[in-house]
Amino acid sequence: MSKKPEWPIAFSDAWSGKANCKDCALRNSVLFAGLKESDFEDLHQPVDQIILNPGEKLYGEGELGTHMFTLRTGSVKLEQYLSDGTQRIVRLLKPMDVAGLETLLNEPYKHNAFALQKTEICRYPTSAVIGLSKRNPQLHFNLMTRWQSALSDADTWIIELSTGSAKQRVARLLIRLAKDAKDAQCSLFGREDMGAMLGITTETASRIIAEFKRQGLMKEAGSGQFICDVGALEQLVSKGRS
Amino acid sequence: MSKKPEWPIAFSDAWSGKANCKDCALRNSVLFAGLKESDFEDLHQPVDQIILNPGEKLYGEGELGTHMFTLRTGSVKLEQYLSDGTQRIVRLLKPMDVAGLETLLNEPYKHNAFALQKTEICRYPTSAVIGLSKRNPQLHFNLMTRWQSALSDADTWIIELSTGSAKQRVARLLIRLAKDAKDAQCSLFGREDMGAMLGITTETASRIIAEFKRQGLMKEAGSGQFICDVGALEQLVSKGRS
DNA sequence: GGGTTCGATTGATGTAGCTCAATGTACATG
DNA sequence: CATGTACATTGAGCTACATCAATCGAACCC
Repeated sequence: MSKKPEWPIAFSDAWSGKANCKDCALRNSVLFAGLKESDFEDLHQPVDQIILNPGEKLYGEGELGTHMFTLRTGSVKLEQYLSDGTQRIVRLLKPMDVAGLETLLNEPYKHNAFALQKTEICRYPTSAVIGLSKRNPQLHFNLMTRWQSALSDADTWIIELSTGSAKQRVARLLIRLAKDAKDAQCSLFGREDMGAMLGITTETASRIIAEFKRQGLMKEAGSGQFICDVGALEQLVSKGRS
Repeated sequence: MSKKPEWPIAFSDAWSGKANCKDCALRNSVLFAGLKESDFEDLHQPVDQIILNPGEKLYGEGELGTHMFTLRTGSVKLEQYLSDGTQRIVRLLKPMDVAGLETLLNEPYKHNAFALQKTEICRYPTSAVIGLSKRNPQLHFNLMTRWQSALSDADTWIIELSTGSAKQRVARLLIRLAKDAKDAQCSLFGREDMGAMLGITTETASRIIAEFKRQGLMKEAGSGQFICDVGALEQLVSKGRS
């Protein structure tokens, strides 16, 4: 995937003094790609690293936030509530994704953000990004790219995870997860979260997953990991119209 | 809604030579808000006005576009296809909304865009916007605002129009339409489009609309216009949990 | 060990919404 | 006027999914 074998200049070891920052996701992140080391002088001072355990909250809907986030590992769900109390997960953040773009506009966070797994996150002040962007047209472009990417994810969520039969939706979710991971190996969510992602009940989610397992479309691979038969799942998805 | 009683300096009559441009939606548009008349010298030369009739295409998914659009009147649907041929409408553009932001990133259009009604649209080259933005930080901010707004619309689409029973979804769609229009008077779509928006079949959409009419939740107001009882509809929506 | 808790699974039943199909209605065309 | 076309409406039957509820399993604690 990585077309560039090496990065010209990136975060130095000075970066917040942590050794693992050499491998920090930010380094490859679209958000800060193409910036020079000197550009970071404003930024790398106030960067924190956060580690969230499954179920812990990153931020809440309506909070006036002053920080943006980039995921290094793990995953985070963004959920929104409806006036009648029902909720729905509207997006899933994976490593490299950015959260909190809305703070650039001085708007409160639009979602409740919770970690689904053990998740490492870099946190940096929005003001620093704004400052950086004043002198770096490149960062403007990168920001727009992130926004477009979020928008594209949202569209995908609508057509893939909110359309068709429950079985198709579950299959599309598994395909999506398997394709992100290597070896088609992915870790699953609780059935409740799965239901909230797909707009179905937890029972239906459970039944379908159980059925997939029986049919051999997915196999347990220890410690909550699963290996999915992407080919068979794709066939199942398209079987909606046949 | 409009806090500003008058606009300091805006598009002059010179604007593309068309009289009605004095009332052009662009003038109030968030995209170009706060820019000075002189800022437009790059822009107002190449602006076109397009008028689309219902069903006519604005642009197609995958096309490499060089233009962006702002709706002045009418409405436009953005639809996307799934690999198995099923399609879904993922957003609805109303006056003031901007389409084609993706061209700023040199990406092809992400949707098929069709007019749903008679629709007036201003079209301007993406290159002009990029040029303008080089000298106007304000425009950067405005662009981000438009992106955030699209994202927010997408989220709303997921939770309001892709969640809950078919009846709730139709009701939420009507509420949304009625709230945008004055007097809660709005024009309806074909049942097929309605189904594609809500992820339900045309028959179900038809049955529910017919039922709403019988129950007096909406009344015909001539020439395809309807008046909706927003209060009753909202009650119906929240009755999901009672 | 026995008990508790939390989530996954499974069962039984009702129903909402899909499917297939017919009919009705408005508008254009000869 | 008759005819065609496109779309809305309505019906009948069937399936998928929600709902309510029980059971099961693993992790944890005393």
